[in-house]
Order: sequence, then C-alpha cells, then structure tokens
Amino acid sequence: MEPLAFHHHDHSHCEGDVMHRAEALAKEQRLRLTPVRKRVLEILLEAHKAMGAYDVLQRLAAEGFGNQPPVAYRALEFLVEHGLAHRIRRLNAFTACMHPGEAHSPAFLICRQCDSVAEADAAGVRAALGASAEALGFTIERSNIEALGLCPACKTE
Amino acid sequence: MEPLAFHHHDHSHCEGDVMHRAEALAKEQRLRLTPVRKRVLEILLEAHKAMGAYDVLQRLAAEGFGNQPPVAYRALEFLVEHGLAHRIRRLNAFTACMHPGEAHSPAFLICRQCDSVAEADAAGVRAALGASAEALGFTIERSNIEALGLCPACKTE
DNA sequence: CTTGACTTGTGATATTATCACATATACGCC
DNA sequence: GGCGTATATGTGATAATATCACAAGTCAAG
Repeated sequence: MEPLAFHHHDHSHCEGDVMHRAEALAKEQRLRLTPVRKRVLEILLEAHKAMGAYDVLQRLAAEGFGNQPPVAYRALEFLVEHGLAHRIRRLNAFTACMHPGEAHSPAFLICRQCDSVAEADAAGVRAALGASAEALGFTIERSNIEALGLCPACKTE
Repeated sequence: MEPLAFHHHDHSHCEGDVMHRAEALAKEQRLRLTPVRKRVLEILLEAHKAMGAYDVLQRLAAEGFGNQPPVAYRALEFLVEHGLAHRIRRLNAFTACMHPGEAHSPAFLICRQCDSVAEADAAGVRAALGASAEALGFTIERSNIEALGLCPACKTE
C-alpha cells in the first residue's frame, strides 16, 4: 500500500485515478454507484480530507440533490459499507478511500494541525490486535484504529 | 495487564479496588477528585460497561447534582484526561479505566451482542502503529483503537 | 408490462456535544 | 485568618451529529 498523503503528488490525477478504480470496482461487484453516491465520492476525493456529513450535504443540496440529512448519510453509509470511503470516528467525519479494492482496513493518521488524514498500513497493527483479542477469546469483526498527531509537513513549520 | 472483563470475578470488590487506586492516584498527582467527579467514576464502575454522557447525567441529576449536559461532560472529560476513564468513540460512550495508574492506552474490545467493553493489552498494537506512522514521518500523540465483535460469553450462547 | 427490490425526497425528531456567563468553592500566599 | 486568583459548578441556550418514518420514484428480472 502506497501512502498517498503527506507527499506531493499530482492531485487531480489522483482523484481521477481513484475514481476510476472505484467505478471499476463497482461494476465488478454489481454495486449501484448512483449519481448521488458517485457525486459524494467525488466530493470526498476533491476535498482530499475528512468531511462531515453536513458539509457533504451542503454540497449536494447546492447541486440539486435533496437537502435533508438522510441523503448524505445514506450515500456515505453505502460508500463505507463497500470500502469506497472510511469513517473517521474521532472527527465525526468521512474520507474517500485511497485504495479501493485492495482489501484493507487501515489505520488513520490524523494531523491535529492541518486536519489531513492519511491511511497507514495496518497489517501489523491488526495482527497484534487480533492476537490480543484472541488471548481473551474475543472474535473481532470490524475495528477502527485512529491516531492523532502531527504530520511531517506541520512538524517542520 | 490483567483482563478483567470476560471473566467471572468479585464484582463489588473490583469496584472498590479500582476506586481505591483511582483515589490514591488522584492524591499522588494532586488531582481534585471532587464529589461530582468521584461520583461519575463510581457510576461508571458500578455500571461496569460503557455509558453515554446523558445516562451519566441522568444519574447525577437524580442525586442532586446539576442536570445540564456540561455537568456530565466536564466530569467525564476530567476523568478521561487523567486516565481514570476512557472514551469509546464507536459507542459515543465512556467507561471507567480498569487499570488506573498503569500507563496504558489500551485497545477496546466491544461486544456487539451484550455491549460489554474490555480493555485489551495494546502494547504490541501500539508498537506496530508507531512503526507504520514513523515510516510516513507522522508523530503520534494520542490514539484510539477499538474493535467490534463477539465476546466469549456471547459466542457460546 | 408488471412485480418486487432498491433508491431517493422530505419532514420531523432523536442523540450527542458545546458555548456563555454567573456563582460558588478551594488553594496559594501573606 | 484574610485576600486574590485560579478552578469548579450550575444553568439556560444552542450547535452539531444522526436516525426514523413514510411517500414517491427508479431500476431490473421475469
């Protein structure tokens, strides 16, 4: 898994690229990536950071979609459900998945200064967590791993 | 770190024991464990599971403390700040720390069936997470690691 | 072209959390 | 002990986040 955040990169390209993969994935899995859902994913990708449901809703409403909370929440729930977006509980916010398709349940690194959110490789983390849980006889089904701190860019400023 | 949850144990004793350690810790660190704060900790310990701020508030109000949200939130914030309680973001809830004093920032195992919350050893998890973060130049300051699944008791039922 | 499953729009409401300001209490210092 | 300051609490209002319920619309299979 390549860490996309915290590095300079062709931003518009990364949007298109991820979007492309998301659409391919949706087709492959017979997911219905409807206009609202697709637009929400685009909005998240454009923002390139975590957005609250109401921020997303505002954008949607401005574009002629419904302006009631369920419109945003339902689309976001769909995207999260199918691995196209992630929910950042610490921020009560959502962010586009940068690695759709690649089975992963990443750890999130949240910069407290610039609010950027990066997906970090969590393979080792999950292994360790699984071991701890197993020692207690607990079976993990889903998990969220979030860290708050300073990103490299903000550290040097 | 001993896993207290998921095992039968002398419940009333564990309450008193943890409370005792919390008070000792407070004295040692010159923390002001005021009546509201102490009572909130007791309530969390008695419940022995995660409680929402408004649940706590209801209990407080019934006992003559203030009945406005900040009363509960302030006490809970204090307890979390000083390691006497933990915030479970997945549940928008709080739980008493079962290991006050022992420097730890545990992983939480949340049973989706019975809503019990156990603190699991997170030393390995944090090491792995720190390694992933460091690889990206990110400095972790705080983190929350939560897993949802089935506890041993609910698995066999 | 009809049925049934899924999706969206909409209004209302529930739940969680914070702000602002007045009052009261505890602590350090003299 | 008395004073001044920092800290804590009470209270009303409000903000931010999330869900429910139901009607209407859309899509796809048969």
